[in-house]
Amino acid sequence: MLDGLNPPQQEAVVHGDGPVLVVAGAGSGKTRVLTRRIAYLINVLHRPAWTILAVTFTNKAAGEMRERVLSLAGEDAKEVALGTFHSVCLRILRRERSRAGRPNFTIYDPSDQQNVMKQALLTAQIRDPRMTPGVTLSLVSKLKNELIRPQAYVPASYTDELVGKVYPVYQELLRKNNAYDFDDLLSETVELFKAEPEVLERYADRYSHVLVDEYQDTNHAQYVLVTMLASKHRNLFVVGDADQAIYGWRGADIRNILDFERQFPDARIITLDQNYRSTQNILDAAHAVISVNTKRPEKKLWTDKDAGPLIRAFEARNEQEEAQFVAREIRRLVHRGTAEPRSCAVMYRTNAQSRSIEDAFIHEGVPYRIVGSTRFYERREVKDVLSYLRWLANPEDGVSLTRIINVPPRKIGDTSQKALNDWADINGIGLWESVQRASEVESVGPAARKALAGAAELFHELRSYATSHTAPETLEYVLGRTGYLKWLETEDDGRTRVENVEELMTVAQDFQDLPPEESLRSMLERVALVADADQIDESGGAATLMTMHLAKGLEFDVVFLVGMEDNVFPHSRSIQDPDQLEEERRLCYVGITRSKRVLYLTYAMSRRLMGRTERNAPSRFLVNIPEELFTPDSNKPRQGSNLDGGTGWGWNRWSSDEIEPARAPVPRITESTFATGDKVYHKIFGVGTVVATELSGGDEEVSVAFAAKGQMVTKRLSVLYSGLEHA
DNA sequence: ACCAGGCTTCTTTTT
DNA sequence: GAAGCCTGGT
Repeated sequence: MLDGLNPPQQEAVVHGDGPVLVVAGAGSGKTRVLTRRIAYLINVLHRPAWTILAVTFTNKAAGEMRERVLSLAGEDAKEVALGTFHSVCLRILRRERSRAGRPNFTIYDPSDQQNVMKQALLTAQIRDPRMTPGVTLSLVSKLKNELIRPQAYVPASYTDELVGKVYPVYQELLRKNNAYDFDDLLSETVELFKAEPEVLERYADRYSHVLVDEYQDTNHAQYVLVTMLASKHRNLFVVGDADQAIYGWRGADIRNILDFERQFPDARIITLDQNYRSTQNILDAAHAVISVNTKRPEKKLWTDKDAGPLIRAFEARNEQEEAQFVAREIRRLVHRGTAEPRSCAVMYRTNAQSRSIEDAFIHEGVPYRIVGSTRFYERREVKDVLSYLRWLANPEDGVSLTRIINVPPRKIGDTSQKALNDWADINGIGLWESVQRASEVESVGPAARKALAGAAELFHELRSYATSHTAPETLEYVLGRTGYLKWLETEDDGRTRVENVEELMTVAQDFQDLPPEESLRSMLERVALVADADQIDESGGAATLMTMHLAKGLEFDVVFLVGMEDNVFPHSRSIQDPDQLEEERRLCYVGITRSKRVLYLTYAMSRRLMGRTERNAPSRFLVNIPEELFTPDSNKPRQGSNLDGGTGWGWNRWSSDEIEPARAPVPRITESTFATGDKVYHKIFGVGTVVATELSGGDEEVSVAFAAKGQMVTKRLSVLYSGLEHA
């Protein structure tokens, strides 16, 4: 039962009743402890699986945990309530609202929230340029995470006062649309428990054990929620690492983990400090960075692994050279048999940095995949179609209705829409009702009235179809009956857009076996709660490109941390505030500890940022790592050299022709192997057409037109490196 | 009603 | 350097 676990891990797994905090450093086997503990609760302590609740932050983590628990504890474990905070709350809200006969509501994503907030700012007559919808939303979000309700909010500054004015308006708009935003899923669940203690009682009674992963990233609402759910049996088992708290900007409160002992005086604290992932050199580097932080309980990871290879720092002239270095280095490692592309990861601070990396990987023919940034569910056509479905599930959802009322174009212009909205407000009715009664609205012209009557009829028809059909059937019907698909084909990038819609159909098909009244709702729930991190997929032969935030919880043989420059990482917006700087430092710690063995830290002397070319000093984090951990050929800036903003950082720069020139014996190309008009195949871009080709320096540069990312894109590819083939 | 073109504003990080 | 917003023309 306890085989393969070290003593503190065993202690955590077999702990009896009462609160437990497992302080689990990076790579110390926390998922292992969590899954083994769940199996132990089921198999040894004979707790029924359905009385166990385990909460994670991503669906992917939940899925993996489910899989591992199933293999440890068998079929019974299916009954374990296991999910993200948001999905657990959604389940509770849906169930409780069904009891009250109002099962349907929409979950608004950030772009929907943006629309609602714009309207709220207008209604509240706030025209302060500081209060952009985005800024206001994040302030409101903070309040919700703190469980501060609009009426209980006490403004303490001018900005606060403005927030105090919009917050209730925003909230009222959500209510009118019968919608929740992400934060509401948490805060409304807590609110429900407060308002109806007997409901809480049911859940608290049911869950004999509550386990929480990544506890350092919980916010106040999550803390209260978890405490409530565990209030009856007091078996709260949380796992986390304060050094990996990187979501403070999203409302996570690191004090939840730091103060756990104080909040639960009888808590057992178990520390896992043996690292099973990384070499000693990596751990030393990570420790050198993190130990600068003041607000942390001192702890140090250890390993019985060897020192491992030294860390390589690389200074590039600009971001292109940096990216090229990374791509070539991976190619070199692969060529030498040291690593496979799939065991390599490139991590950056901001998504914008992926671009130059991507370009270089394409040029050098290194297979890659980017996680995040390209969000399927944020594409226009996907949002359009989802808006139809969301509106069908919830006719009060005016945001979705607004989105589709004139898509495809039905000659219902902005003026008419505004008139309908105003009329709805004046009469205290919803947008859908005012659409149906458009003929009563004086300010809507005759042509628009006719168009609206047509739309209303169409939408009625969709509605009656949807009530008796499943999600895929409804989707199909909507696409045909509205003419959306046909219209989409005529739009720019029609082909790829249609493909995206078809992709959505594949998602819908997962729900075809559910009864009609559940099918669509379930699909929309799934769609609402997918996150970038869920898309990470270790299979396949490609290197992974992602932000350091998304990398938390993952591990790779080879890790490149790129953009190691002050103002890039740490980010310029965090550099002044000590607390935010500490969070950046933790992020760096997370990045470093993703590596099992090989670590590269790269920085560029100059880099284009937001259109301008900037020169930044090497990152202070880089400077914190002791010299002796770097390879002799590293471009390592001298200790402390960049902290006072002085000139001359004293790095021992290589001249650019000393950059690793990929010495693998490569055949030279002396005559053209491709001709204009050839159909070619590229493993990333697929099939394309050659538009030009040119020989240069023993290589052939082929320009190929691909249909990529929704448009025809011409890429210059190296025949030598890109693996381009005749199709 | 719709389009094109020029303007601004961004960019952290995301369930 | 892109996407979104506004403006003014058709």
